[in-house]
Amino acid sequence: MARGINKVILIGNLGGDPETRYLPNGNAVTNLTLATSDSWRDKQTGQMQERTEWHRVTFFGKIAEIAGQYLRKGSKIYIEGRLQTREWEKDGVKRYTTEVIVDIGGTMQMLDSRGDNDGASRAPVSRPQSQPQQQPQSQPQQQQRPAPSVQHDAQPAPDYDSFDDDIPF
Amino acid sequence: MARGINKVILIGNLGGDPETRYLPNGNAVTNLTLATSDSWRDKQTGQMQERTEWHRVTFFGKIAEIAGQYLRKGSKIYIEGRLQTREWEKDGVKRYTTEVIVDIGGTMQMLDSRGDNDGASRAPVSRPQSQPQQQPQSQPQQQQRPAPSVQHDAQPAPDYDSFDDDIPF
Amino acid sequence: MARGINKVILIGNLGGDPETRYLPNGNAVTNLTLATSDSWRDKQTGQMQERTEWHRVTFFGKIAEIAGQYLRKGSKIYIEGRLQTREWEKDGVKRYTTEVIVDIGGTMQMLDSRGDNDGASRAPVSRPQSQPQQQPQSQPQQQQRPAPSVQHDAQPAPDYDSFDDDIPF
Amino acid sequence: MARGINKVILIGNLGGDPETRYLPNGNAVTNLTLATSDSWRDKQTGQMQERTEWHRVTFFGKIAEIAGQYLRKGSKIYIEGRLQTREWEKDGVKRYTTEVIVDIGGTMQMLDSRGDNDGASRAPVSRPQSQPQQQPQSQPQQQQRPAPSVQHDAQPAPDYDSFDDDIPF
DNA sequence: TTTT
DNA sequence: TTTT
Repeated sequence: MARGINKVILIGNLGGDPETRYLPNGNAVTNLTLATSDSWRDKQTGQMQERTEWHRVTFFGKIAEIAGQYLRKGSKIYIEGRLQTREWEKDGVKRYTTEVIVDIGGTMQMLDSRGDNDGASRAPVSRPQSQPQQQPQSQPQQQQRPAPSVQHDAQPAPDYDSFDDDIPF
Repeated sequence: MARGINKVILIGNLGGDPETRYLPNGNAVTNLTLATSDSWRDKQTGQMQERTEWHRVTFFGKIAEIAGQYLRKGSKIYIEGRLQTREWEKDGVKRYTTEVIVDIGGTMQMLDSRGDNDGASRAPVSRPQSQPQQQPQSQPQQQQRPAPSVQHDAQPAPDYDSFDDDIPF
Repeated sequence: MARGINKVILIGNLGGDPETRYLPNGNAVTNLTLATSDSWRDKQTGQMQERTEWHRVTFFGKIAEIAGQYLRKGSKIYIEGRLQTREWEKDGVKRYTTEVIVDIGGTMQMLDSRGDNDGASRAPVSRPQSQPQQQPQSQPQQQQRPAPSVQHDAQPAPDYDSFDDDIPF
Repeated sequence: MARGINKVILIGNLGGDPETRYLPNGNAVTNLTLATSDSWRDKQTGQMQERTEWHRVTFFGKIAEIAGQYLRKGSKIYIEGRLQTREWEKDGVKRYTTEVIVDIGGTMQMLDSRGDNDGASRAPVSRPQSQPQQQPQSQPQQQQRPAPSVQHDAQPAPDYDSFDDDIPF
């Protein structure tokens, strides 16, 4: 249940490869930065101006695994998520970081045509404990075809804090 | 022109009265904080949980004047804006603040029924320079009825019918 | 999985009481019409113009039950759904009706303050078969407090056609 | 001014080339159909199901010209518009057609990578009256580079920094 | 700091 | 009628 609406819709390109980690409970968390840019003609100088906005995006759960596996630096994606501001401390000073959370209830969709970004998905990051650590990197990829879209749902707040012993991004 | 989409949609309540200031060029800027909250039943304990998210919202231009004049602490509003992160420095340390910008291209709409929040709009903050500072507070308000909605862009209804002598599609 | 995005966001008022029916499988379907209106000043005449748009909204599943129970004529709601066009036939002529579908993956939120619309939820429409038809109207309502918001999720296409032996709306 | 919100967001592919016409007042109108599709696994049969939804989209004004010139059958686009239902009559029978209107206040953005769809924009449809009819089709195209994005509203970056001599919030 |  |  929600009192209010908190919705973010972005289309942009990844500033770098996504980074996937796993929570103690086995759930995946994927971080990436997304660029959206505006350009306009300056009224005074007549020059074209451009401003790029960088967004910190965090995926949770199944969608985090897919994001980590199929997205690469430069990938263009559509996401639908919600704003969340975390408080953290450094040198005794409180700081705040605002992220776009994409979990159950959010959406991600790849917008690159036919397997761009060299067409290859990456080997999934092995989960701690639940998978043997000598897992071969060269294992055959079971997913040959791109999985460009994920829509999942719901509410349960992901157990994020317990994971966040270091500062993401 | 935009490369990418950067859109935020919020429905929430103001945490305090909005604050309006004026730029040197006479344009208004209004700041406020907006609360959106989620509640859900914890799977483990069965207890209801609630989390409130606070959003910093900045209005520019005409919509900033309206926000400053008609909104109050507790007002429920719908806004549509874009994410923007500012960098600032304190004690030689860089910090970042993410805000939701509502300007031309954005939208604000009051959702309180019929002039709630004691029904009174507030006297507009006088602009520096451009208005005499002895402006009487008791001047008759020209806006008696709530102006619950502002949409910086669109409205003019296209003259579609006059064109439609045959059925498109 | 989706190829593409199909999203509708509306805030408006109900044109009449919602109508709830039950599918053979027991799932609820609630229909209502929602008005959104625009007004603008005509450039030529200087007169204010207004245009009201009426939207046909169909809820499925749990959210349909809540909509049927808590919404009334005049209720102001926020909905998030998707566009869907149905084909039907009358007198041998094909016709099309476009609706906004709100099911798993969509959202509804009541925007009336504190139990407006006389504050009373209505007795739920009895389900065919699954509940005795002499169900008393005066049964104690188990939901005393308004449930103004529902957010649910997912994909499975509702079995709509099998129900649609007459034309809704 | 709007009482209510009426917003549609679509990402899909054009089912055919767009068709542009000009109103008597010289304004462009462009029609196209856009496909969005969903697929899911049927719970009962385990088979993959797919449903394609076709949307009628109408652009007005400057954005209509750009849509007519740069889009082609198969183009993938993002649009933001509003729902509008028109009434029309055929053989004495009233019918209704629901369209997504994209005009001032709406947005269109091409999502194909770098000038796909054979990379060529089409010669603009000549306007009636306002342009000489012997206008050569073979005139050199002034737009060589794709214009993938149009946003009818927003851009001018507010002069925020010059104001920000103290830290808001 | 809001709201129900 | 699109796309993967």
